Amino acid sequence: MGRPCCYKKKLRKGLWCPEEDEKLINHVTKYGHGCWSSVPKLAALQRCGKSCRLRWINYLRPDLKRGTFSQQEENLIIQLHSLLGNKWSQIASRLPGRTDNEIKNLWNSSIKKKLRQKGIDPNTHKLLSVIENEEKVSAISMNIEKVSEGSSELNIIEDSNYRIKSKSSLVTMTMDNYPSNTTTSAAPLTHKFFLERFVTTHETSTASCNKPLDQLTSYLSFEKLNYGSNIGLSINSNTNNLLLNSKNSEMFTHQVNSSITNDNILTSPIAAIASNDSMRNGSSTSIELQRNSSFFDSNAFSWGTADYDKSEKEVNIHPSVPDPDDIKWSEYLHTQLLPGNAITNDQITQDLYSAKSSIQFTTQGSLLQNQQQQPSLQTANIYNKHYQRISDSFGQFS
DNA sequence: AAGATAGCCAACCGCTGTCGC
DNA sequence: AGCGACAGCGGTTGGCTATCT
Repeated sequence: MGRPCCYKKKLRKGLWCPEEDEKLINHVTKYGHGCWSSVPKLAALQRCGKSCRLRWINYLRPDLKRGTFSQQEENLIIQLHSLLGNKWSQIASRLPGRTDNEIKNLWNSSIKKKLRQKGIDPNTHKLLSVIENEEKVSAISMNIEKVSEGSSELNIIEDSNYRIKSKSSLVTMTMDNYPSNTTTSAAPLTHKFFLERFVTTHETSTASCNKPLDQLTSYLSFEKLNYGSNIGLSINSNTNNLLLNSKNSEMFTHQVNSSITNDNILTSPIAAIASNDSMRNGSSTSIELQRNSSFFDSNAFSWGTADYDKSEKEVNIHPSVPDPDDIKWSEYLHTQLLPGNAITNDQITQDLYSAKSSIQFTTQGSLLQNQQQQPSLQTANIYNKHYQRISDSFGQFS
């Protein structure tokens, strides 16, 4: 570890005085900084090179934009943080004239607080209520697992083709495409297991899924966050069934046939949600996934891994959204998010986190808006949401 | 008016990655 | 391959200021 460099030569620490600033500015503007470790000597400063570098980058650089952050900048920071996490330097690189330190300070001192006030967890960008739901679902899933372990109805047989069946035929899971590196010997017929299968199927990325349950809950919170709908997970305490709820009186409401029976194969809850765009009528949706339904028999469930094919893309919940694999993330950011490019800061002001938005989404991913909207903005908004969903699901982009 | 508290922000610290020798 | 120097990054700290009691 060693002592900090400033101790080596009785170097100054703390705030910079104007004379020091002037020396540093004069030196760097004349000669450039070159090797920072040599700057203090050349500029006659009693500071370490690291300190000089920091002072220059964060305060003295001529291209810095001083002053308070605009609302547009704050919104952009929130968007970028939801995609990149605490990658302050990467966020700063997309806000010309702003430093990572400045953005970090703003985030910790102001934005975090604002998000919490709006009921949004600043770390995950999920609604706090959704997080509570997740915890409930997780707790109940664990209980169900315990129950399942002791149930004769759910006596599991596993064959060499990863085909798992229950002896009672009440639950049948076809797992032919189950990833070979996935442990199946203890695959529980639980809600969690269902969620894993469900989410893996509906991710269009071929990336491996380490936290499928998180992905579903992330997706749901994403839906809730971005579309303003109240999609959430809950548990029917009478039946121990998992409920996917979508309830929104304002703009994004789905109604599906919720009468799931043993004879009624539901291909996918979200596909079902997405398939019915004619029902934006303010009613609520509740999809109940019954443990004894033949839900898992559907061919719509195949694993979104290496054998992922085009047919699965067709059940993409955002059919009109380009496949993220077709778009480079960095290109997207630069063409759509950078100020002065296709999407201006003003456009970005469409505040994801505001209580109301003028944009309405149909369940097929197209936009309905009260006012006319330019195609580029429509596309960008869809992209934003799509990428945010992916980012939420996979943690970060590589 | 004075002390306590909270918020903000510049700067520091420690770690990691890269590069050259 | 190993080492040291350096740059860069993110987390944390400390001091200043504003507000509250």
